[in-house]
Amino acid sequence: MNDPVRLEALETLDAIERHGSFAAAAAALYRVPSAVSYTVSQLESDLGIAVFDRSGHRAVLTPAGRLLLDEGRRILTASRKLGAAARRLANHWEPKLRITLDASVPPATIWPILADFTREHPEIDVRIEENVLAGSWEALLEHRVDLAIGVTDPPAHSGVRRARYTNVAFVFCVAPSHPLTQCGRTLCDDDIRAWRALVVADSARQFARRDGHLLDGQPRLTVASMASKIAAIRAGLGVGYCPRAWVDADIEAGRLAALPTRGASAPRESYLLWHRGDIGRALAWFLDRLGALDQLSGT
Amino acid sequence: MNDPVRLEALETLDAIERHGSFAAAAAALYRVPSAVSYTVSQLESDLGIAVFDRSGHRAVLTPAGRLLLDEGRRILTASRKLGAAARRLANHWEPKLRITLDASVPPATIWPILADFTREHPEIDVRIEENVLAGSWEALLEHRVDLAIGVTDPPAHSGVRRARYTNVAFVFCVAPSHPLTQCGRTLCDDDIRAWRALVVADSARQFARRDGHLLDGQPRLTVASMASKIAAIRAGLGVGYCPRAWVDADIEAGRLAALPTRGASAPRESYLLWHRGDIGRALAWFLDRLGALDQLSGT
DNA sequence: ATACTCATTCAAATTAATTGAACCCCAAAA
DNA sequence: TTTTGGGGTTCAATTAATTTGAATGAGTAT
Repeated sequence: MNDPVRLEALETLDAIERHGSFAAAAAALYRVPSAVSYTVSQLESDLGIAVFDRSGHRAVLTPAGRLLLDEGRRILTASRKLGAAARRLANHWEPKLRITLDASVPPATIWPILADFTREHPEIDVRIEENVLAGSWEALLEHRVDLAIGVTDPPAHSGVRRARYTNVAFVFCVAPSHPLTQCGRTLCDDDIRAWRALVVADSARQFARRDGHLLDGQPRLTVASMASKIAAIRAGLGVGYCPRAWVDADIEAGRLAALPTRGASAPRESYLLWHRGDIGRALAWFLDRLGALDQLSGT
Repeated sequence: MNDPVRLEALETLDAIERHGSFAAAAAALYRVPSAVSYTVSQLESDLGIAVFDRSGHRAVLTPAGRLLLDEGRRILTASRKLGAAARRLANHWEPKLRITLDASVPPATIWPILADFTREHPEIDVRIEENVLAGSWEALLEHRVDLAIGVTDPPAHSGVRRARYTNVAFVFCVAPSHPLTQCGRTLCDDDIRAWRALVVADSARQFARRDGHLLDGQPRLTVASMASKIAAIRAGLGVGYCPRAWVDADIEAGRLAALPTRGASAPRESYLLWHRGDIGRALAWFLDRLGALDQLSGT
């Protein structure tokens, strides 16, 4: 392909448009007017086209010149940002950080942390995705994310480091108007089996999918996210175990009823997971705020 | 902001990665190895970071260097494309052409023309949108498109040029199973009024919306496109006038029935519309293929 | 050990950018 | 009409930047 347009020429074009004349642009660039003339006519001979129409008193951009200016400004800012991003990366600040939240983590719990981070580091892109069960683990192993938050029962893997995040208690939820609320005693499996179970689909693509709390022979309604599951239970479409942190407010407000069950499991530990090896400062920042670094120093 | 990364440096980085070593890159760039060394170390001192790790035998990219290379390649191709696009624009070839099809034009009618154009000019972006009634006119006046195809009854406007495109005949269509097919005589307004009229919503945002063939007091079903209208008539949801070119195949195949009506209007002329003033070659190409240029030379 | 490739350094040569003075053009002011 | 002044260009001279070539050291196959 042909030679790329020179950035010096694009900067000169930008200065001319911004300051209104070759002379003013020269002053702004700490150059002499003839230097600006030289740069522009060099651009024109490189491209073999007219960038300015000099027929009138003042030079005015041709349509092609306008295109060069408009698109050139994008290229200029990209080039400047690239330099800055490379400098930050050399200082171990990643240009972007990808995080997955397991379904056990209500997204709102990390919003304050996220707000702090974006305030301190507005130039670092943060991407949050939500995954279910093996989906988080798979996203990490396939390097689609740099940090997984709230994974329960992660397999051991030599390339993955972990730190305790929190305990996830599951409570059995039904709609307040549901017949089970009239039962009046601790529910056994047979009580529950009669009602449709809401389950969140495992978002793993490749790996063996894992099932959550499931009772055999129970009819299912599978949804894509914990938020949908809870909404469906509230609407009376079924019943199911939900992480306490997701449903506390709904139970408090009477929009959901929590019932005691015999099969309720003990709270499960959930983990932060990230790749062993060089840890960027953005990842370290999050690990610190999420309480992981304290554990590591002690281990 | 800081200085942009130099394109010469990005080209050198690209050549080094592509050919595997400083020496090979130098050969590919028709330079001497020390010149490559010079360019790289200048980039490093500009940014104040290490782009290559020289601890081993061969220089290897640092993470920051990899970022510069990957993003830099995008910038390089953008800069090359910009130069080429400016050259084409100077030769009156627009970088992109935006066309609106009025609902009276079956999109398939211009596919062969579009195929020819994209084959001849793969580098020119073509964007097709579809509009209804005043929507096409509005899109042209607001400079959201460069060419409007198939507009019926365009208002006079000094800034807009026009050429005859085709005649649009409207035929009254119903589903083959519809009771009106049993009528056996030319339908009058009263026959039609009893059935739901399918109408395509005018896509104009600002301008006064225009109604198509409408009989007062008739129940309506308004859809967003001519394709939806015909599908709905086929499904027996209602009745309505449709451009002949849209429904010929359906009538032939027995999926639609065309009935004679007393209120049927004469074929209406439809037009090509574009802005007066400089006409790019891409626009001229389409005007030529659509038969507009012959008319202009004669006028 | 030997030969070879890779990359760097530095002074010299070459090439490119910048300056300053002279000049023309046009528009507004005198 | 004649100034006046800003805008832009040209060109030779100067300055800055890039490129070269030769010398050097470091690592790797043979």
